[in-house]
Amino acid sequence: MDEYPGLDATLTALADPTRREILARLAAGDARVTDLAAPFPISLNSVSKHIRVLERADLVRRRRQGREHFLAANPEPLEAAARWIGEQRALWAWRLEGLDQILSEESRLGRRDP
Amino acid sequence: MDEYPGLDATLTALADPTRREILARLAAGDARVTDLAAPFPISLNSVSKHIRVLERADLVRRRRQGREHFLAANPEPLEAAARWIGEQRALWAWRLEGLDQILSEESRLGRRDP
DNA sequence: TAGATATTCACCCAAATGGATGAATATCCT
DNA sequence: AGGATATTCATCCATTTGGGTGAATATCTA
Repeated sequence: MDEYPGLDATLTALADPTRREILARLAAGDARVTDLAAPFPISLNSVSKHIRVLERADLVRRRRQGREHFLAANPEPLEAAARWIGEQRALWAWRLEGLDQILSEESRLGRRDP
Repeated sequence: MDEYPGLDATLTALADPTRREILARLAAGDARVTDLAAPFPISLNSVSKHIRVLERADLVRRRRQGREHFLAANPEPLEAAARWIGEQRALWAWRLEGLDQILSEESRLGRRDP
């Protein structure tokens, strides 16, 4: 559980369509707060808040240049999240394929040659 | 964006440590509400609510058997989430490798042979 | 039938969330 | 200096969330 620090913040940040769109937009290149806010029907302030949530999760990094703040996507938390999900999927797949049942069946039967 | 229906519910459900533990527990096999609740310091009712959130995201499925409700993990939403994350990572990696900058640099310079 | 067990339903509550607005701050430009 | 621009800060508000409790419902069992 503590194997994945920050996973909470990461998934919370990703669990909002506006924030996911912001991240997608940043794939096209760094952008200022105003640029990021432009496509959305909500206020600039609200977008500013969303960005702060993304920053808290370290999904975006901020670089100030005069009065402009440039945001850049940081892939690391995304990779951690992908790892956690992959781990779960592997465990579930294992079960679904019935391999563990077969193995425990074998040990239950007490096979002599290991 | 609508390419990933349910992603909101999926990520929201995953963005809670209790719910992630419940999912992890289900990798070991189907379990009843009471079984799932046992390890947690919170009330059975609260766990029941968490399970409902997981159900809403279709991350778990319920099979009633008399008074007992057996929960099972469903990997599909997790796979969709993994796909979205993978897509983002690919886009960002593309940028970080600088390939798009090189390409846009080329077009900015107006190369004659396309 | 009566009691125990498994689960949800109906509320209550404090804290967080996503939105808004208006004012403050900092920087740029003339 | 003074105005425009970029961004955040401070509030406010309605809704959601994660927790709790007590009562209802359904099922099993003695």
